[in-house]
Amino acid sequence: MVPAQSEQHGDVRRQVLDAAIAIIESDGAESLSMREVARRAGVSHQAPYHYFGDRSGIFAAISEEGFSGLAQAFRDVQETEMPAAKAGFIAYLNFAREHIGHFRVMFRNDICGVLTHDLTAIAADSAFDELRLMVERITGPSIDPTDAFTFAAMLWSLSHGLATLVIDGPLPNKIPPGTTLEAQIQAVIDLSTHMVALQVTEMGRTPRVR
Amino acid sequence: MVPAQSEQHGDVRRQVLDAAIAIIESDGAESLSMREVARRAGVSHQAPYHYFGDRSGIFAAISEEGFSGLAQAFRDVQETEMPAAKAGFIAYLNFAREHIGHFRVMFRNDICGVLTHDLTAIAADSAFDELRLMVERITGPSIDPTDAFTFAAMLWSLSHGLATLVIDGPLPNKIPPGTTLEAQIQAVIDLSTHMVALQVTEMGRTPRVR
DNA sequence: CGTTGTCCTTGACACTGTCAAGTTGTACCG
DNA sequence: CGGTACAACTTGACAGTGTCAAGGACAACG
Repeated sequence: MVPAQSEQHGDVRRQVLDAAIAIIESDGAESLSMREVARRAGVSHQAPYHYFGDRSGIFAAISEEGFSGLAQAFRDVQETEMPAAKAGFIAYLNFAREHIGHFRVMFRNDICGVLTHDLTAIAADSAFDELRLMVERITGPSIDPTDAFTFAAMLWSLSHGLATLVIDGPLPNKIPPGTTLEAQIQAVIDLSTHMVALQVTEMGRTPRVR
Repeated sequence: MVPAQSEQHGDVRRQVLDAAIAIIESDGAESLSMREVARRAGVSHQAPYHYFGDRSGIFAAISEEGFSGLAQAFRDVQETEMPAAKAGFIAYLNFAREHIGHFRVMFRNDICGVLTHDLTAIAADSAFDELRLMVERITGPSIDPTDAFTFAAMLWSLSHGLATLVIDGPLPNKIPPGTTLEAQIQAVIDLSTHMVALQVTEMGRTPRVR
């Protein structure tokens, strides 16, 4: 081991990664250039290749970090007073807004390849496992596994759609007069939480969905 | 007018656009190159610029076409036997899957700029108007406009999230054994439709949400 | 001392988006 | 009929890009 160097070592990798995330945050993944990243990190134009292999490698690393962070965010809201569904929606949206750079990349199979980068796939799996646990907290643990998956996919779609439309989509432009984006986001989350609650209540009455 | 030439005229623009859509469909928006588009359309590398100004212009044109198509898709399912919500979910998902090239671009403010390209913004508005009409069909026309917006945003998030996760996201990789992607998609749509129905029923009992 | 490995650098290449300027053909005006 | 204006391109050039190839510095290890 090289204790004195290892800080330096991690430093370059970190700086490259942070520079990349900053660029994606401000200009989108599209306009990320390896050379600009290197320039901002103060290294030669090939240094990033040493750590990430190629352009998709840097996206994969950001994606991996993103999924780990999302999994952690899910874990962090476990012990809230709120209904579990609501806490989940809020956690998802907050994560997306606070880590736009990560969020813009993590779900883009086309550029980062969950299929091709193993570490990214593992991180994605762990985030999904946390989501599954959240579903159990919402519906109770006795739910049929296939139904649980359906439920998780529904929650995921709802959260993900909202976050995507808010961050990069046209939703903010469509806010009607007399209300604000934040108020509307809250309203959508409340409505969604309420719908989930109605569904769970009904599932309690008639044990199996459909 | 130039009837004989006008076909030729539209031809180049169309071919350029179609080549671009094909590339986005197979390789993602990231790897669309103006020169490759030109090559496939059999014209010089500057011809696309004549029609679209710059790279973002071609994305904007695809986006515009996409939103028009989506609005039309909403209109087309108006007279179905299905519940309006279900018809909407299916229409959205089908549109996304059948027009992946368009779909990958339309919601990416970062690369096509709904904010900067007027025709795209108009097309996006018309699609959103159709969604609003759909909400009225689901909840009844007496709904408060702000609540209607909230409801529309919720439906949009759900549809959009599902479509995004299915097309470019990690959802297909997470399908549990013993079931298929298609079956799960159907299950998510059914669950969502059912939740919406529960919500509408409750809104009928107590006229105002919250 | 020589080898091996990590962590980088410099150099080169084909390719990219885009600006500038030129060419061709058709449309319309006098 | 001549001229001019304009659309629909083309050819050429330039800086910037991703990535391959080769090498250098420097610690670790035998």
